[in-house]
Amino acid sequence: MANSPSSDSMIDRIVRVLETFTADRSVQSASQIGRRAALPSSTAHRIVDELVDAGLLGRDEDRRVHLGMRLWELALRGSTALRLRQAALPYMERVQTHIRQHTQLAVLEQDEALFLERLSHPDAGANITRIAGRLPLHASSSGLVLLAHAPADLRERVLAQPLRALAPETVTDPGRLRRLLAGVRRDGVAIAQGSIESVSTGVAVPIRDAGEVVAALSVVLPRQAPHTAAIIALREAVTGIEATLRSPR
Amino acid sequence: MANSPSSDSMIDRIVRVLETFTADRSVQSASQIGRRAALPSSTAHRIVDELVDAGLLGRDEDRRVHLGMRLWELALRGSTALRLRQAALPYMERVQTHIRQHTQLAVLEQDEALFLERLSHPDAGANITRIAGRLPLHASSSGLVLLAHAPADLRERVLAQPLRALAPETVTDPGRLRRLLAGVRRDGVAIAQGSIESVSTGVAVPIRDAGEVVAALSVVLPRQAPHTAAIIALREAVTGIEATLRSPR
DNA sequence: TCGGCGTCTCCCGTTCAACGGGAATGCGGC
DNA sequence: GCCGCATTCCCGTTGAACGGGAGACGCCGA
Repeated sequence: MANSPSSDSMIDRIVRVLETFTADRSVQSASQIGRRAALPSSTAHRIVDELVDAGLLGRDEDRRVHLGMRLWELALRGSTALRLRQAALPYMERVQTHIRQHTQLAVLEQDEALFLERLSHPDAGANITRIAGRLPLHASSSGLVLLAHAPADLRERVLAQPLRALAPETVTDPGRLRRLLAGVRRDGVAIAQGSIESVSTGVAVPIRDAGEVVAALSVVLPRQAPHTAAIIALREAVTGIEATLRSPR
Repeated sequence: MANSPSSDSMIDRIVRVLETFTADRSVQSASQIGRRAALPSSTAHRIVDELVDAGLLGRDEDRRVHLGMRLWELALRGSTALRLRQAALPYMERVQTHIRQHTQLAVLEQDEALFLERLSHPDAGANITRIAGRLPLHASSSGLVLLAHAPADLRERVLAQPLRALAPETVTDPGRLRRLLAGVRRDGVAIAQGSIESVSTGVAVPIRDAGEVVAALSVVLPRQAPHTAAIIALREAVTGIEATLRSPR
């Protein structure tokens, strides 16, 4: 789990420190951070102190450390992620009222699908996806949409790597995937049955900005549920989102 | 506008670079960043390059620079801001359906109100608040709630500073504010008429986690609209949010 | 065609702040 | 008391950050 300190600029170290924070490890001691980020103890304490002084990290009364609001603020204001999310949110809510399941917004980031937003209906079941979480491109409907419209070199690079199966039915054969992706481009929709969990199906469509596919909008349905209503709701939402992206605000 | 390079660690410089990105300046050249962050040109280019390599910044085809998805990801996963927002979002949506205006979630950050979330009904008018935006504590209903329940030393520090008036009716007299804040603590609600814009009124209530006030939930109404429905809707939402925060997930 | 402007890259000698090993202190818990 | 862990302090070393400056490149208007 410990990162090998392959390179070592100040910035790499800061990133390694930030990477030690996850949903289940949101509060840690400076020493823990140091161990997980592969930093010598005294160095880790110094860097953590500096980050706390800058407001990027916060400190509890018991000296334990957590991500700071200021980091959140700096990362969001002026980010394209926020712009996209703001455009999408109202339409995602509308999807949510029709399809009472999970609705998600994902973008391509470092050869994976990064989830920007998730709305979950109270009645819907569990769902792996988390905001700021990732999934492999080949194993989620959102990922398939993003991969299908990605530059060819990226697509080939991903397909050349060994593809992990998240569930028994995950498609990991490059040839079959290539045919799947062609279908996604043709139909404008990706349907992934049991790719992540056997019991559920993902349905995803692309969102375009100035012609380019910039994100994927998806819903997760129970395995046996029909797809047509979902596809219609997603297409309608995309129309609205794309109109919002085009207009100044 | 240019920041004085008061201190100058690597981290300060990075923060200064990130600070140059705002909603209206989301894409800039490396030279622009350097000027705005008060960095020598060659230094600015080097730092920007490093940040791009680390994925914290992204680069367009035309070499202009924007905030990276990876920064967004690192800032959010494991952040308490996300946890709070996730707990609040469904209840904010419910408020939104009753009070068809703006609904906002804010926290205290560095003696200002930092807005974590905003939902806006299509029919509602313009609104200053932006996600990842700030407002002074004394001049918004959310700010008054946060200030009223803040530690006494912070409250006194804020009241001792010269208080800016955002609108003609903004209350800037420390004595009057102190009395206002006592009323907020007593009533459990803050009402700010024309503090930001003459035409609107803010109504805000506190959100508690383990007894501590951690955030404020607010709506912005047209000046003449009645407050009672808003207060009821906000109180109901807070109940739900606090229950969510208490339960594991 | 030319000149000017802004951006970016490259080079290189200087320097000083980051670095981290190690020892010491403090703090529970068994 | 004793151990394990987190944190703090000290200090001599060193190499990487620093930034001034020169020059290349591209764009635009004259």
